[in-house]
Amino acid sequence: MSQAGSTYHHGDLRAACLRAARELLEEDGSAGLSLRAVARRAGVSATAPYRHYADRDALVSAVAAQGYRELAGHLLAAHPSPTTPDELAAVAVAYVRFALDHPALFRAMFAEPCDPNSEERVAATAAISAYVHGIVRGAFPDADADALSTTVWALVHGLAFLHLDGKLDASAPELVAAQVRAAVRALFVAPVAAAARD
Amino acid sequence: MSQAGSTYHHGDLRAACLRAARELLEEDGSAGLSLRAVARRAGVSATAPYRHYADRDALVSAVAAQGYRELAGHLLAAHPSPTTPDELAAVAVAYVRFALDHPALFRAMFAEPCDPNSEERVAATAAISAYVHGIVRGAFPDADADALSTTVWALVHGLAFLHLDGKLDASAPELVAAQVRAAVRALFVAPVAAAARD
DNA sequence: TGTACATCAGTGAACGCGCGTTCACTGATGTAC
DNA sequence: TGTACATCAGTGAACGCGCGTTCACTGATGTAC
Repeated sequence: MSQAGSTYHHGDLRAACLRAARELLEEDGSAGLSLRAVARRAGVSATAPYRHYADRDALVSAVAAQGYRELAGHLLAAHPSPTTPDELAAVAVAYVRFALDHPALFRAMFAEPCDPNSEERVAATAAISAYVHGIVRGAFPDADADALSTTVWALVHGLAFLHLDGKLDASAPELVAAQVRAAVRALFVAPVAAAARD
Repeated sequence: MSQAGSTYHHGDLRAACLRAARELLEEDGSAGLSLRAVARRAGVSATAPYRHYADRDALVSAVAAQGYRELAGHLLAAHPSPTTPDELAAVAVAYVRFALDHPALFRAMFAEPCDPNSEERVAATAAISAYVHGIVRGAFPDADADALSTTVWALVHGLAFLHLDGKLDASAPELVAAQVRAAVRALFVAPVAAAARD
């Protein structure tokens, strides 16, 4: 076997760095995410990570890409192919939940224009985007799926950030979930239409 | 008069620091916003800003607060008291426009939980929030204004960030505006309702 | 109006820090014969 | 099965950097008499 318990050859430093980066991100926010800190936490010299990542940006991109894949997993787990507004709301709740459970990671995923250098990151972003579009297209084949899915995504994304940034009360998970469900339903039922006609 | 053109006593270093911070933010992003850089740009020794700001955070908070006030001004300019969906959409477009015109400032305003230490910042945040709620309440007195305004805000905020982060095409202003208008209208007309009933 | 003095808003040297990155290196691994 | 050697994944010293912040200071301002 190639990965023994030896300390000199780490075995899988690439993965260990990723894990360390995730932990640092959740503990100290993005400010704490430095290559040196990652190396320290992985129990390795400051320069060892350079064997696996070209530079700091490469590490951050890898973390972000992993975040996208995890997010996609959570959405899928919430409902594999939602068709009703309620099912879609469940996926939306999972999205916001993910943001609140991993605030720094979520920020890292979306902060700063995704550098086009990282293929992995671009691919992961595109996957999420396609996934969201796919859901809406499947649920509402007659509607203008692209425009609609953008609207849904923006609504949910906005809810995620406003809760994350303390602009909306995120103290209780059930509170957040209710808020998200209400907002998504509003998009499909438009309870406002009546009032607007006054 | 107290503020002459003298170089030793700057005159209004507090405001000059704020201005310098804004410029640095727009040029280099939040990474470039350091107290030393601000001092340098204001043409003053590295420690002079400490006369006016307790520490770096205080400066950042002041910048964010100023951003909130400017944003409020832009929204008001777009329409002082929108009542129709179209008027509301115009305000939404102004919101997203502001984010795209001042990306780093907008990020600074919303990134990281607003520290409750800065009264100025808290007040500015509360003002925006109240303003949004007020608009919706005025426009739709019968609806559940709080819930609805949250939904509207989240939608617009999400659109702002997705454009900012390159997830949505922000290459042409008119494109963005159209997207925002469509999304806001969807919230009030619910073009999807029909499809959802299939 | 003129002077003494307190206050205020700057200066500049210095501190310690953690960072990203380079470099020449060395120990472990695995492969060819 | 045993050995020679290329490759690979680490080490650790060193670089230069900009940062936030402190400190004792000094020059300008404005006020009291």
